[in-house]
Amino acid sequence: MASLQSPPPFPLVLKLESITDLSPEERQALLGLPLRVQEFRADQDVVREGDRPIQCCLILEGFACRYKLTEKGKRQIFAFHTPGDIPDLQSLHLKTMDHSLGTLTPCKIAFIQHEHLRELFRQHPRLAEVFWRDTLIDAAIFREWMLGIGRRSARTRLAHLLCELFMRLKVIGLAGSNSIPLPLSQAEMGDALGLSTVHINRTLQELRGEDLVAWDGGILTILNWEGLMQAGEFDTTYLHLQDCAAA
Amino acid sequence: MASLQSPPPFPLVLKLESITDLSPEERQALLGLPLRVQEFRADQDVVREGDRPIQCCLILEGFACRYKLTEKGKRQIFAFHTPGDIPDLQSLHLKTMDHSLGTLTPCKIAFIQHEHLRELFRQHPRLAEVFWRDTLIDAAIFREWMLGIGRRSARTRLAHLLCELFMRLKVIGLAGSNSIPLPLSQAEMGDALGLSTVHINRTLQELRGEDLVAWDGGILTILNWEGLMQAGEFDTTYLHLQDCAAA
DNA sequence: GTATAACATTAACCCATGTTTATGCGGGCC
DNA sequence: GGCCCGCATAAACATGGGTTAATGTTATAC
Repeated sequence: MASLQSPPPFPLVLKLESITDLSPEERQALLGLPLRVQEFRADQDVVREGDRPIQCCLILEGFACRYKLTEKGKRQIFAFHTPGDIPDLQSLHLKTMDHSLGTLTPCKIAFIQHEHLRELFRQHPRLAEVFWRDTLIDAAIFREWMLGIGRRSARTRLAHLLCELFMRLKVIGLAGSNSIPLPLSQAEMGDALGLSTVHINRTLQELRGEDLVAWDGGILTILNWEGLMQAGEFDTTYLHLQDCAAA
Repeated sequence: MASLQSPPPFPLVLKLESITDLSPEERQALLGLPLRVQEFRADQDVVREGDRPIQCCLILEGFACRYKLTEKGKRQIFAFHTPGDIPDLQSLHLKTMDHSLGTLTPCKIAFIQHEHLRELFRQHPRLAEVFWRDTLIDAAIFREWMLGIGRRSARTRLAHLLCELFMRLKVIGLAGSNSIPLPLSQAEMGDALGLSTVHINRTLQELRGEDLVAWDGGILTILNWEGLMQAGEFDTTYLHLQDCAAA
């Protein structure tokens, strides 16, 4: 059944191996998880604030985001998610969703019953730690975004976001040597960075004007990685790539 | 030994019971954790960005915060922590600290070796879930702050913070019926909300002028809870009090 | 080949919040 | 009792980024 496993390098395994090592048995157990796959169009909610899910979402293809709306209808995006991510893993331990998960592009999403994950963790306690670790890295990314939104200029924030997306996509094999797919509108980048669409436009032009990046047809090309990192005050520590605490 | 356990209601137990139920055995196991207690003055770093801790910090008394500095020296506070919190629990699974933990007031802090926590989790796997859950609630609070900093006005943000602190302190027994200790300077509130000291002052006066709160001698008094919640667009869902997912 | 929709781009104007600098005020300390 | 020191308060001024609204651009649809 094609739907039980997407293209050969199963994205979940790829993703987890970017933050830890997996034993062959653990890898097998992950590949054996029962999945129900579903396709979504762009801009659809997959899980909504207030829901009480009994399953988690694994992204197989496409870009998604977690977000929440203000009473006045303003949106803040908390995180971008890519293949291999389980954006609502927290629903395993927090009954009620306090935010929503929506697609940004068309997506292929696999649903995994909570009970199957619980069983997986009983069989492989170390995998529970790996997933815990993954949610902790999520939180580290939230903090870094908070620092940006609260204390950095629009220019620095945007450069930082582009650096982060490049690193994260590279690690899961979705980046070229110096380019990545960036299928986001300027409005969506604004909602992630706490800026208006117009100001994203101004700022993006600034970065392009300095030949740090090019952006065309949904492809972002890094023209000057050193310069971009500097503009974004970017330091990868917070992504905790392979930086496991010894058990 | 007085240092093995602080005033009768051990704050860690109190805190965990605010977000889940504990069995008598679990409670016993927590009380039996070997602690090394240390006193800190105000404004001291307890753990610093870049450290690779082999122990976690449990706050017994006082207020602390997690924060990080910009290259330009601006500070963003990510979270306030109170007795019963283990602010750097993540160090159990993330080797390198990506931010710092510092005291805001004089604090009594207990250190717990990572290995003791790992042993505790082996004996009581459900406690591992409870602590995981706690770090997930932390992340939920980060998201709510992000929404505020990115998309809400200064007035709404400040009101929201005061609501949050009231709820959190109430739940661990540190609140009066309508007042809490608020031993923070306006500069510290600004660093938490992404605002300048001066603007915190203006905004706080606004809230006081509307008779929503009073603030004197480090004590915050809520004069109009309904009004304050409304001003802060405050909804407790994100604190996930006792909102466990069934196992 | 024209209509439509979704975005990107521009420009003009405005305001919430930042910055700077002084002043006030209460508490600890010699 | 006088001197700091750390904070709160205040006023004047500066600005980054928001808002609004018009105009381009591109792609798909009929």
